[in-house]
Amino acid sequence: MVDTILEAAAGVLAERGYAGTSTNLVAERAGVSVGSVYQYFPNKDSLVHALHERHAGQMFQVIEAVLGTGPRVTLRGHIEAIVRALMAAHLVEPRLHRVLEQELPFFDVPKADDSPSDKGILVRIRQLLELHQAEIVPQDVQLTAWVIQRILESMVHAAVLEPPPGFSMPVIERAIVDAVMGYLGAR
Amino acid sequence: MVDTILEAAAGVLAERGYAGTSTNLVAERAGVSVGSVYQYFPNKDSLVHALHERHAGQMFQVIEAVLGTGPRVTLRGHIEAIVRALMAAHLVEPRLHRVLEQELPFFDVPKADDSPSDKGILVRIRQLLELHQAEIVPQDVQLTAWVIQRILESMVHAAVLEPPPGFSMPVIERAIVDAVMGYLGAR
Amino acid sequence: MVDTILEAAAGVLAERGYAGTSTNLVAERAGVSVGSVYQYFPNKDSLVHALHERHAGQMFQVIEAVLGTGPRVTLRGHIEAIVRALMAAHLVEPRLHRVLEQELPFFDVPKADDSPSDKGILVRIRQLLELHQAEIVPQDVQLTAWVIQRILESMVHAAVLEPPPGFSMPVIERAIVDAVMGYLGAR
Amino acid sequence: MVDTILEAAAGVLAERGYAGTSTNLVAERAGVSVGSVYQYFPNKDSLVHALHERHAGQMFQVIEAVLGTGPRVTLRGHIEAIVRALMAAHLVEPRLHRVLEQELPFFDVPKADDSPSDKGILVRIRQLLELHQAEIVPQDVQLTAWVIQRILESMVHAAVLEPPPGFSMPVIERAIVDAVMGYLGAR
DNA sequence: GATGAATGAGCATTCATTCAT
DNA sequence: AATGAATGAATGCTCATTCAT
Repeated sequence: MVDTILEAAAGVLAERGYAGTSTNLVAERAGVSVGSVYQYFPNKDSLVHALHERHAGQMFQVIEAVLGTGPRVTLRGHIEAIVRALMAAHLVEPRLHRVLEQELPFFDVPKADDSPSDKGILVRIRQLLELHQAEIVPQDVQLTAWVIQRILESMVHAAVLEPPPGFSMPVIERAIVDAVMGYLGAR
Repeated sequence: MVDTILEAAAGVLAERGYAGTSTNLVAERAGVSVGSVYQYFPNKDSLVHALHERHAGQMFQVIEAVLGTGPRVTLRGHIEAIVRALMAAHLVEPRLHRVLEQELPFFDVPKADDSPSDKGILVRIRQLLELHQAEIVPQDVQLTAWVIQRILESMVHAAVLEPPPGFSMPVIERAIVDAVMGYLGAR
Repeated sequence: MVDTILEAAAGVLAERGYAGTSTNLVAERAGVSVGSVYQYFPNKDSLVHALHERHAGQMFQVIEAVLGTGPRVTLRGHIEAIVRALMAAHLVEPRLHRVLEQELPFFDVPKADDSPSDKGILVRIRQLLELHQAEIVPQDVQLTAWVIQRILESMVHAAVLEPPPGFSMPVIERAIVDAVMGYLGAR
Repeated sequence: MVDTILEAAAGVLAERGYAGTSTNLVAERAGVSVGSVYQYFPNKDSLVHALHERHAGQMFQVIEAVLGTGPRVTLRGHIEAIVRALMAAHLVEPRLHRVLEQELPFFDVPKADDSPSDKGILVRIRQLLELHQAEIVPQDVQLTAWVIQRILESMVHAAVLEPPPGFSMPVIERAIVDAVMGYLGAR
């Protein structure tokens, strides 16, 4: 039931935007009654929030998966894989992601568990940077990770939602990787 | 009159966010009647769009002014000046900018195409790149300008609205310049 | 417009009680739109409150009129006139009064003006008692007025809404007067 | 079970008023499911009516107890005992009584006819009056009992819920007794 | 009997927009 | 042009009630 509602909400949100999404519409789309929506979500915003959490979790797992692939030795290889994975994930339902991510950045930590694997994307990037600290120019890992996070987020979104006309995705992808690597001074 | 209304709208928008802004409230704040608002703006969204346009225009002028300063020889010098000017411009009314840049696209279903001012900025950046083409690595000026515009926009906004804790503005500013220059391979 | 709405509200309230009264219904009954109701009354309760004020004002005027009649010399004569007037006023729209008065007592002071004539019913009763202090047994005018207020209010309501079976109004009226006079020890 | 539910309903009603009381809340407070509430009470109103009935029953028993005490010879002694007992009973849970006696009829469109307990009280008062018929002035016992019941009810409620400022309970109690005795002409 | 998830009619309230003055 | 009272569709949300388990 929760899933049915979330799926319906995702659809309505993608099609009509936040303002155009009403709880009654979501319920109708889900084939349940409004009351059932409110049984599981205290208000409209919590619905969107849940969708958001779900997406943030997915993005986190995408990055986890990429970084866990093991012997992908070079830094550039890692960055390439991350960018490719993020792009792929965002191309699935771009409309929904636009709505979702323009409210809150997708880098939000999904949960604050104690499990060491749940520290969020920012931590993962920092770990990656520390692993390759010898190869990169900026010395403050904290600040550098913040910058990279911004670059990745804004460019992946822009690439999916309003790509510069006349360039193929692989070319754009490469430009994003270049931007990150250029900043790291590790071209 | 148009200006009075826009000013009022800017105030209300900054104070109460998009959802909290009503045409009646704007009219009251402007000291005119709702009818007068509708005399000049066909609907609520056109009001907000006008504000957005105004902001984009201001940013364009800021860049124009910087690039027109003449004998600022180095590329890094230009970039530094642009970043500094953008930061300064955004620090003036951060609350309004937050609404304009974070909330507006969220509530505004049909994604407004790039405004003329945005296009203008893109052109200016391209011109700057062409002027210094010898010093930079990426060869496609069009794509490079697009990337740089993304980086500038997202990082300036992030710096103003949610700066990484523990870093001073000059440090952050420098990081943004480094990111751009790094991408250009012209560190 | 305000009056149209109040009239409609009075009708709906009398027919369906407080819980059964909806702002939309009132608007429909008044032949205006809900929006217009909210133009003049900030919320549902304020509607009921306004009706209440109106009624309290009417009751106050009824009493004013009676006591101002001048040379009605005896205390009993005054009390009789008051009871008769209150009964008459309540027999007009008993259903509405029931709803109105079971929420707040009808003795509420209508307004707290500076005008000496606007001190409320309680004050009027006290004045009457002071005028005839020689004839009555209870000595504390304040407390006595409070008791009489209670007796009048509860018995007039009861007489109109659930009269004891088998007794005519004049008989009941007389019983109320007897109760008041008996308490005053001035039978 | 029925009692658990009624107890929970009394608590919720006292704390949150009629409008703030929902069957789900009562069920939760009682530690049972809504379904179980509906097993014993066909609807929300029947719950509140049951509570009302219970209260009326308690008042009846209070009066029974007082009048059954036997050799309390004088009429005034009986009235005093009744008033004192009623006051004591109402001081126990004034908030619940306020809801039951002020809010309930306001929300409850069809005026419930006098409950059997109310009738019982009326009968008891009549018996008392008949016992002392020689001492009292009003001759119609039926009407006189009705008047006294009104006076007792309204004044005890008023004394508990909105006592006149500056008077102690014993003084107020005495005033109530005086009112009843005065009406009976047996001061 | 007991449960509680599901229902959905209904409600108070908002606000962009219109149009007679 | 300017006004602002009037509009009414639409929204988020509640809660008494049902019924399959």
